Amino acid sequence: MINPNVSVDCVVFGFDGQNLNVLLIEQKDVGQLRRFALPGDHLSDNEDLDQAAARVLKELTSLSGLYLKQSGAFGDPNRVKNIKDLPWLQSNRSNPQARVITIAYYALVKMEDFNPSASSFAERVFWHDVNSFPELAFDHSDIVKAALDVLRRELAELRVGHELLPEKFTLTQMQALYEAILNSSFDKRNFRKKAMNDQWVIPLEEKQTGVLHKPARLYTWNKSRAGI
Amino acid sequence: MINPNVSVDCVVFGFDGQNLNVLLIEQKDVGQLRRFALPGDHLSDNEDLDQAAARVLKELTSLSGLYLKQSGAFGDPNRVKNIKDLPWLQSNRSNPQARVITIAYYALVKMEDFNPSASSFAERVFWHDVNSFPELAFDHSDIVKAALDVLRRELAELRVGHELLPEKFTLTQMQALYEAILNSSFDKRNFRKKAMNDQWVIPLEEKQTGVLHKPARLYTWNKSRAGI
DNA sequence: AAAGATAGTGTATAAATTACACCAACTTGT
DNA sequence: ACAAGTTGGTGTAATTTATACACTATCTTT
Repeated sequence: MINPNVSVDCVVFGFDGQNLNVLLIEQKDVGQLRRFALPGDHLSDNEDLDQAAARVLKELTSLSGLYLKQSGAFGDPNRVKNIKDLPWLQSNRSNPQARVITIAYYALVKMEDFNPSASSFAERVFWHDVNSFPELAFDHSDIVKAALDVLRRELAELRVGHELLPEKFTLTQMQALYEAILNSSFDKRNFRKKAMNDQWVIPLEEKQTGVLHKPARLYTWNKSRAGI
Repeated sequence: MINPNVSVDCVVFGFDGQNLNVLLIEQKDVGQLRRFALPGDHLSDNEDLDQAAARVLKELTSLSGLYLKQSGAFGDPNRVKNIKDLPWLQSNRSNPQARVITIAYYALVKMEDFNPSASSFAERVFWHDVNSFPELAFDHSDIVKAALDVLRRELAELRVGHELLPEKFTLTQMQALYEAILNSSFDKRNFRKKAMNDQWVIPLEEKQTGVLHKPARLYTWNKSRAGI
């Protein structure tokens, strides 16, 4: 069963080495209006908020395996009352008048690693530069701006990113991840020194296979460290 | 009308110049069980989340005029299913089985400026040391811990705390504030060195008056620092 | 003028961060 | 088997930042 009052929306940030983008959907045509929006939908019973965010994102964009983090709750009584959103609500909601409180989630990914494809009520899924995104349905523009704020603050504290690597990874992969997220570059020796010194990771007795060069040692996150 | 699925809960931190406390209510007796809880209640229609938090806090504790900030949403499907909370739910909710997603808020106040008094379903309101609070109803202990985390992170970035000191203050007062919130203690010389080096504060050509000892120099927050 | 109370200051040591360049180990192609 | 290509992996010196620690100064009250 679907909860009529609570939804989740996902702000997926993608970094392509140059610009920060946000993943948007174009809603399926209802009448003349096609609106852009964040991937989001109502909460189901017996489903945690985090689970709902992951499910909804997958249903609409086929993306999965992202590290989704809560970035805020939005509950303006009029947030789904814009006349421009009415046709879509009428076609897609059993009670188009229902008040909806949404819990926003965000994630950060390397764009090259993910290949979104539209389904459900999404006609199309696309990346758009986060500094100039178009008018969005509901209050989704506010949600993106708020998520961007949160993201920037969390990045400065290195609190995100762990879920973007496989269970076993090389320090080069890890460094690439940190460089992509923080949009800067680090000295290889110093980065490794710090990762080991601060015990962010645990070295394994295992090496990469199937690469065309010297195989790197594999590491795993040290789960006993705070924030992981 | 009351929304059966969404509530707000308020974590009010109080500073008395010495210790950090959290404001709790004791629920009105229903059968044998009296539980402690955060002030919180369901959202009403036509009411924003922020408004709801302010209203609910006022209804239960009579406090108003606080700066309440969102600290997270909690939506575990079983968060109101603890058997210990059933009697209270049965007496106070039209549908005690309903799933409830709660939006948590927190605020920081000077205890001397506010005088809570219980009403509605709160039997009693009281401050409790935040480092040793008792078992709370629902998942309220988690909510307090999460709010404390947020608070501490915000303090480290100088985004909160200014409201707890007068316009002009001594470095000793400032240090007491940091020690209370972070639950630790700092070396006086090192603390001052850092506050000045990092330009958190600006020294004034003014001194304390009316103290029984050497008057301290007064300082003020450096408003040009981020977050202030 | 003495006692009581808090303000205010400096220095030495340890820890963390930064800058920087070369050899090692694997694969593939000849 | 060996050369070429590719990424992995390592140490040290200089600088900056954090920590530990104890005494004198200035005010009030009696």
